[in-house]
Amino acid sequence: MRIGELARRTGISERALRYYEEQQLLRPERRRSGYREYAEGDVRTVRNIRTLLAAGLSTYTIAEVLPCMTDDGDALVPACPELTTVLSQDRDRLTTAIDDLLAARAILDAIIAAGRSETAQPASDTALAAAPAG
Amino acid sequence: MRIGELARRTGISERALRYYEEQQLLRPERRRSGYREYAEGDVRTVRNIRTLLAAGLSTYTIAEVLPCMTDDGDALVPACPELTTVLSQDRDRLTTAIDDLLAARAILDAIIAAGRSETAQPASDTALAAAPAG
DNA sequence: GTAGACATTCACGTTGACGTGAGAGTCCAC
DNA sequence: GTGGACTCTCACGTCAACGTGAATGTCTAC
Repeated sequence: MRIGELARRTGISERALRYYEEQQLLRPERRRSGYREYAEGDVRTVRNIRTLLAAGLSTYTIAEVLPCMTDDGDALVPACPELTTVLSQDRDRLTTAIDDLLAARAILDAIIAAGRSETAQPASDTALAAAPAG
Repeated sequence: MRIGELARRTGISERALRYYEEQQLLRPERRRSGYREYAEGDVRTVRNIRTLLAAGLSTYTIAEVLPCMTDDGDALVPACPELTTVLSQDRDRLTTAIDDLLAARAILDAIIAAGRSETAQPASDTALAAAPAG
């Protein structure tokens, strides 16, 4: 199929599909006219790409892990054992990012709480004292 | 003091300090030579800026709320009542971002778990079925 | 044979908080 | 008076996943 149909069937813009090819995530055939010719399986591949993007992986990492993924119809499963290492590293990155945001929210909460207690009574020591190093 | 000293005392790059001025977070005096002249209080102001940046606020928001913040020596306290609204909105943004990352990590966990169960026994239905809409 | 949908390749724009020179002027101790 | 540290203002680069034209070529139905 051509790019327009793949875009419609996946809900992904043509621009994004070309970008995925540029990032080596898709490798469609080419007609003599230069038009891209996608296989049926690319519909599922695009969905898997979206799943991995939603999982916070970069296109670079996805290009690395996609060839080692098995898609058994309704689930995405890593086929190569060393893949788990890469995925775990990304999981750690996510955890760090989550912790950073939680810390940020705690800072905001402290400031907001200090503001509320300020309107009730003069001064308090419940507010924020020190910011993180980062 | 000049920018170099403020940079050393705060641990913030000169470039960042100039950027803060550009974003209206700092308003140092100017010598005839054009050199910036910072006040003692700017050391604390810079720390407060870093605190708010660490709390996930944009420089635009910080410029908005900074004049309404009281720094009672070891805590940052909102002085204007309407400030709490702005801060709460940013808190909500943070919560959304956190939820997104948690969902992303859950996806990764499902994929990793599927890979582990794959090495143990043939097929399973514990893996990931559908990706989020986003 | 032609209108118009569909496709192609550039290539810059977006977002935010700075990094990183380039080229030039200023300050101060010796 | 001079050399080296310090500072100034541009102004482009960074990172990521695309959005958005612009100018042009291809396919297909009538």
